[in-house]
Amino acid sequence: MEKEWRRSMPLLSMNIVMQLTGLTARQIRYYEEHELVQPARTEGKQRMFSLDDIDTLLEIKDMLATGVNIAGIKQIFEMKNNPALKNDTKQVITDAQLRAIVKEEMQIAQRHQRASLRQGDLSRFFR
Amino acid sequence: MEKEWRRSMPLLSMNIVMQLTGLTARQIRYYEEHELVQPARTEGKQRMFSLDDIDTLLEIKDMLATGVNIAGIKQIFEMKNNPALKNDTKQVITDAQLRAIVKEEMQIAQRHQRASLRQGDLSRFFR
DNA sequence: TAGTATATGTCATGTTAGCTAACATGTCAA
DNA sequence: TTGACATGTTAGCTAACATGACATATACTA
Repeated sequence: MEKEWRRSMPLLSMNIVMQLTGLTARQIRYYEEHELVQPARTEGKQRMFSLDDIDTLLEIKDMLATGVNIAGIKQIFEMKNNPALKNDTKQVITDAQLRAIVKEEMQIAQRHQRASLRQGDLSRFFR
Repeated sequence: MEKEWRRSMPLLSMNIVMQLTGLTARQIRYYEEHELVQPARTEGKQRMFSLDDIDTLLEIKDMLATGVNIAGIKQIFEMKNNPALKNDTKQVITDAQLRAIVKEEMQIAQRHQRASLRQGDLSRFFR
């Protein structure tokens, strides 16, 4: 689509980007250093930013203001690009272990809290 | 499913959870304070953890070790629960503005870099 | 009922992330 | 060729994050 490549075209100089984002050059370089943005470069090594870069920078600014740190932002960006990476809560406890734990705990429970368990009252565990 | 409610049943005391996760009580309470875990409570206000809670705690431990801070972890957890929240890069620059910027920049480019543009050589902008 | 475990709250602390300042050097449009 | 603008680098500041440590009170267990 036409709009797409427009947004990804590196047109903007540091100068302008600073104004558009309210960030200092040093900050922007810092974010690049930590691989949160990858602006293009001219032959003379000067950064040229796309509009997508601007959006990214504003997102960074936003999340930092929220209290998320660079490492967190990086993680989040990775998740956005690869939603599969949603690292579904690795189960550190196997089902076998689980059965054992449950069994054991239930026994302890029976030994100690016979009354309340007999009543079938587990509601106290929830709120 | 049977396994499911087993994993979400609050069976484990602080004591055990500390051993299972290698976290201190202080740490676990801190994470709860910041709403990263919500263990159940007994009538007497004592925390009772489910196996799901354990997984969560281990995830937290993991991400902290990676350098992600609490705020970041919170964000990430929210994204997992509501993938729609994937906050698709809000476009701060409208298409109208975009057209204007592109137009202007292109004019400047033509004025200044007539030669290279005539050659249709934009490759220097990419790496 | 005694004794251990947990709760909550407050004060204290080290570490370090994110940033600013400053420099010398290099780029680039006119 | 010149002056404004960018570059990478170094050094240092500051605020806050994540824990530790302690005190007191309440909850469980035997």
